[in-house]
Amino acid sequence: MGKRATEVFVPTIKDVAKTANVSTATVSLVINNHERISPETRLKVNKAIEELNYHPFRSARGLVSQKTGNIGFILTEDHFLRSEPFYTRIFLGTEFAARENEFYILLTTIPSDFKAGDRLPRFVLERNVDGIIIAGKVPCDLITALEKYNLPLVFIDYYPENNKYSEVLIDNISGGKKAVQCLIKLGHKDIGFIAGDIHHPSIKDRFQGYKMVLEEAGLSYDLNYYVTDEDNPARENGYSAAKKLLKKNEKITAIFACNDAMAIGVMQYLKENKIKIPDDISIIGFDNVEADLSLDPPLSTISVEKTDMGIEAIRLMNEILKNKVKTIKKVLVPVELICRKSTEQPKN
Amino acid sequence: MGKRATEVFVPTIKDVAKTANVSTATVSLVINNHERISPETRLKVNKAIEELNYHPFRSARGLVSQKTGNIGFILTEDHFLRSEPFYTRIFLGTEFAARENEFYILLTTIPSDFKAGDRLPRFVLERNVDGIIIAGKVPCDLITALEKYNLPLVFIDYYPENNKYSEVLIDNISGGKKAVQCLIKLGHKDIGFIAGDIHHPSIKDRFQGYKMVLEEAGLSYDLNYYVTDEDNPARENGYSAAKKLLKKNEKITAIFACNDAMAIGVMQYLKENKIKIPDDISIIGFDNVEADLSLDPPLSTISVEKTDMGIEAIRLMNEILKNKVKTIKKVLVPVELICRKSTEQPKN
DNA sequence: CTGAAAGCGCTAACAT
DNA sequence: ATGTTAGCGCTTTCAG
Repeated sequence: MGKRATEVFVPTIKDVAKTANVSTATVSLVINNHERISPETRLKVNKAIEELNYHPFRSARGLVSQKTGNIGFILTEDHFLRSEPFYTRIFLGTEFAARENEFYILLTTIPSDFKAGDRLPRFVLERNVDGIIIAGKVPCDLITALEKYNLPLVFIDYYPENNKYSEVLIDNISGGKKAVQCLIKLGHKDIGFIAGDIHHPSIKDRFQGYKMVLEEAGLSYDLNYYVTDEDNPARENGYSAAKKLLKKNEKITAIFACNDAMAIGVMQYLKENKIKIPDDISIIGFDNVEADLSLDPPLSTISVEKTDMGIEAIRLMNEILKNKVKTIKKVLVPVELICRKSTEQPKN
Repeated sequence: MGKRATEVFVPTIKDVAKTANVSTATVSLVINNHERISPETRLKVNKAIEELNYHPFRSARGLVSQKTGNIGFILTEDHFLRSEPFYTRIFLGTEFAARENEFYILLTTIPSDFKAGDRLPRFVLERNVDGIIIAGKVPCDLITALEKYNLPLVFIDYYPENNKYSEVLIDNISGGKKAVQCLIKLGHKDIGFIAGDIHHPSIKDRFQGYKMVLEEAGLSYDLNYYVTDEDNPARENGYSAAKKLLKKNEKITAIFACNDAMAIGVMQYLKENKIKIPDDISIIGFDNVEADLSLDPPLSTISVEKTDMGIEAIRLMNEILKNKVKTIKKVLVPVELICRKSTEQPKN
């Protein structure tokens, strides 16, 4: 029977059964929308549920059905602590979509250098999630370790080599192309590219888009046009990459930075060296993170709907969980060119 | 017995008991660190646990102990969607501290205009949390509705009238004082104040700090020195508040905005009207949100450690949950003056 | 179409 | 100090 834990009456399935004059089994069937329940009983039971304001206990359900109603969300510590709200936004997207699908998201971080043998997130050990969403680049040791638990995995903005999982990815190639096309349209002929962590699939693809468009346009993009040896796509790396690039190539009139953080670093370098943006050099980034709005000049960039990525991931996870079919899907989230003030025609 | 759900062997307490040659009760006692267990058995059991890589199922534990190991985190939709990562940061703080305390955070939003009778977050209905953290201003109907479930509540950056709950608050009065003291020290005598939502306790306190310092310094702060009738502490309101303030008072050489968002709005207004910052008018904000770094000039402000607030909230919640003592505590998180380029001596 | 009953994995009296 | 046992609230065969 429901109990008066302290003050509040919390009805259980038994109370509903009694009120509706049926067995608990019947109530359960109604709750779970089973066929083979007569409309009348269904009505009767639902009325009782309503009346008592009954809601099944998660843990009781979980225990017997081996479904927790939770989805894990894994992020590396690095990404978690990043000041730009990139992954945070994605997380909020999952949160948002999860509510519609009656899930809860359990967020956790792992060490950025997770190694085989390291302790896995508690929610996998305790079997407290039905599936896991992994956002951003993670060590493959993590993935290997997770595989043992055969929980469905969905990746966002990253994917492991093997082609075994559903993924939500930015349309990076298309983004790279749009960025460079925009610069070419403005009349630029010497367009540089700057990247950190060039082995990251997303960055590689942006570079790919860059090369494709230049090739098509018959413009050069040899070694003197790009700097891709920075470790991280962070501001300070953007700064030093800009320095390297401009040291080796004076002709450059526009720079495509692989993300906004690096673009901001580039801007800083240019300002310090009295190079005017966009008069002397145009610059375009990628990601459209919030800070861009307060930059001077406002940064042109390629925009991605971060929350949409999270929503798509939940959608995929939901399909996997509901259909029990492990159909592997890749979702490409579209990108959009945002022209602000950092890109202009070349002045000389 | 543990099962081979699909491939993986998932040990249960029975498996551990068998391996260690004890009863499940004993295993349970060991897990829960009960006294009255001989060192030998403890060792034996722990060895078996290690060996089998056993972890108790959350839901099984939850069902019997009526503890879920989850803490709910409630935010209004408005706050959830705000572009500045203010509440997000607080959330990350709770997330961070929760891990240390073996909790999971379930984040959810409620309509900003939640009314009595509206559907409560699912985690309270399903009894899926042991306590709730509420961040930012929420409708009191929500609080009233939650009270029926008598779950421990902890408030962050807001509190209801009655003095019934533990709270984590910014030291707003001290922040307001520091901001104004800094301006006075620079030589300002005509210092304006701008606020939105002046009935919010935090804003009120910042205003309070402003008045206290001016009073002490023997400077005036009559009606011509402040604008507090804006609804929201947002950029556009900062803009229009600045307009109002400068219309009615031409002497002002410095403005204290109740938060950074409004300060940014003020800056925008000043720029558009060719009023130089800080030469003509100094400006200082409150919050130290990320965007400040890219502002021109960089905004002086009062900084609050957002993550610390989240951490403190979990600490309070943990105390309540572990000690079962409902000792009401208020934690004041300290603030720090950050002088950047938007504050300077008055030039005339 | 509905009910009886077993049991999910764990905890907590109560025995021993 | 440890074991026995009865449930926690729910789902799910299996009978009827």
